[in-house]
Amino acid sequence: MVHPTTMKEIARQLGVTVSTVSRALQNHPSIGLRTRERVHELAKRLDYVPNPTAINLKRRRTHNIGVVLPFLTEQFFSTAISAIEDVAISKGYSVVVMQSRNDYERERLVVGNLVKHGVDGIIVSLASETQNNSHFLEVNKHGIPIVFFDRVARNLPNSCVYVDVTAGAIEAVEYLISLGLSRIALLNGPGTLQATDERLKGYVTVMNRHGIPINRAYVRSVNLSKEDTARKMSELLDLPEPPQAVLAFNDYVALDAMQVCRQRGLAINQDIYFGSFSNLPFCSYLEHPPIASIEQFPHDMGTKAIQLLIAAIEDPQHFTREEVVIPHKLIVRQ
Amino acid sequence: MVHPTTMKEIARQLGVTVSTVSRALQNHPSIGLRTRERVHELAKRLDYVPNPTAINLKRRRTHNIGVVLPFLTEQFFSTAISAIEDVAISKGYSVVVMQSRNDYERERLVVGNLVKHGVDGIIVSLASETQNNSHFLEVNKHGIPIVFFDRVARNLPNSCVYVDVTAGAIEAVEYLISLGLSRIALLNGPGTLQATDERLKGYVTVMNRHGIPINRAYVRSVNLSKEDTARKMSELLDLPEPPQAVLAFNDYVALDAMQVCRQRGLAINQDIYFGSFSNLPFCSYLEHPPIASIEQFPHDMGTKAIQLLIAAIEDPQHFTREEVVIPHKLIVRQ
DNA sequence: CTGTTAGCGCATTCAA
DNA sequence: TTGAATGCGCTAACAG
Repeated sequence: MVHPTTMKEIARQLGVTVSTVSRALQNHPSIGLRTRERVHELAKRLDYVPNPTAINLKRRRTHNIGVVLPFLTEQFFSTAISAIEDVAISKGYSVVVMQSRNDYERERLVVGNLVKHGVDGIIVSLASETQNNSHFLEVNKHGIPIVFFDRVARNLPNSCVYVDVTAGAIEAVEYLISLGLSRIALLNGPGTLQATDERLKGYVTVMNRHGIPINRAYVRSVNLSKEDTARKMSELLDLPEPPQAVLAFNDYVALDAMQVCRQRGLAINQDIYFGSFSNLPFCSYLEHPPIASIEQFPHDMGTKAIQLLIAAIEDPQHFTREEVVIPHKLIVRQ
Repeated sequence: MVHPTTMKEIARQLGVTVSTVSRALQNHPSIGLRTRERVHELAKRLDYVPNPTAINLKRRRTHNIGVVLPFLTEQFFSTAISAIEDVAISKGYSVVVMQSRNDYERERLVVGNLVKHGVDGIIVSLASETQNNSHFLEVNKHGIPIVFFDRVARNLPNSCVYVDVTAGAIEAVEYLISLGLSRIALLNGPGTLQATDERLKGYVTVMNRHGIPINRAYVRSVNLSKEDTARKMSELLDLPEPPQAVLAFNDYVALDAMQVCRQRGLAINQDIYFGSFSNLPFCSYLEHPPIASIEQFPHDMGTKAIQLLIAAIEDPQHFTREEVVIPHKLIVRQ
């Protein structure tokens, strides 16, 4: 089928106008029953499918929404997208995904692609290397709504959805301390992420609260790669007084760090304890998982993000910026 | 910006025609240097972005490709999508994702959405419950190319990309036997999937080859849910002569089954061994992973699938059906 | 109840 | 070198 059936073709074969066909197809009340039936019948026989592009052109809407996030392969993000896709479908939208790979330049590129591509709105979880928001300002200038989730840019005039990471960090560290541990390290994320600051803040809060002096050698940043995590964890273990526990930026960092510990003969949840963020499902398959993890409910975050976005798309006049804080939860294992 | 800048607006402000603007923007040689510069300058000043919908309407192409697969949250699939997205971007396409959740009706629905939405082509990994291909025939009728990957429908006239699962099963079972194990069970997938038959065929081949009689109680199907897997694994363990090893449909099935074993006090890779398919990255974090897993290279499958699809989109005349078999690899752990 | 007309934003053929 | 005219496929206001 080189040329798909169009309304014009149906109109020709039926000897009526295109507008008649158009109205018949939409079951417009002003069309004669007889005509309507003939049109529908022929349309079915010719496998007529309305050309979405033409409709979009008229409606000035594509019903496409773009999602930009670091990695599709991280279950945290794929869970969020899964939720987003679910809501999107139920509301008649499609989801276009693009990964930034935590690379600032690539994030710029794909965000640009999305506007060139004509999405009605964009959901973003920032690349860890992004330190400049000009590409989002650009999108705003075009009147395309954005909603940030998890890795948000709170200084932009767009809505965002996130969890209170500081509170989460506080709970996690409190829990580690309640186990009688005091030499607690922080394997934090890159300084470009707000979430990194927030974890640090929670960590410091609890340490101060308990009068535990902060050992600066215990606080390290990783770029979220396996290699960097392994290096930083090794450095921690090489300290004259290695930590008894580590609060990791997320489960991936925790897992990579735990692997280093095991290679050095340390028993997890015995010689050394881990706290982390995300509570990824596959941790439930581990015999020695991080003992505490902050569940961040990516499914809820994704759901809320797309609800906000669709609201912004469908009623741009009345929509105002929102900051939604999704409740987190400390999960204790074993 | 309620009304984005259009060529018409630029033309008006410059006192030229839309056609001039159009040509100037494309750097058409027949446009005076002076005019071209003025157009470009004003376009930039007004933040002109060409309306992709209008261009699509003219070009009769959307540069959107749809991907339908069971679950975005399974790393096997997210890895494939990740590869697909990568190639897509580099070729100027965008990826629209939809998950079938292994549900036949939902698969029908989203495939229909994709054609209504106007994608140029579709990549599919079948839902496990799909037993009828009429929705794909429908797509074919509209001249939209499809490429299947991993969970393929080889009886359809579309290209497909997969690994030789039978060969993989043969290698895995051979390996288990080489460990001195002979009571080997098969925790297979749903009967609707070709991949299920293929695993069975490999299993039977090796058992016959070694003269090991096939215990029909050892061969079970699961619907890929955690609960069903747990139930079937329990049944295996309840047999008067429980298996010494299990070949699982994939790593998820293996993990769920292994959990049941552990709960019963069995030591993995000691009291009972597991072979599986996928070799998911997070298995490397397990202290007792499946001892053998068939790596299926989802990244390669995705890459090949989209290459075939783009070829079919861009040269529909010369394109012919292809079946691509991606090499697999037996990964032995520990 | 149906046809006519116009237009969405852009590319392109044909004139000038 | 530029403009005028046409059409991609569809919707909708207006007219009859």
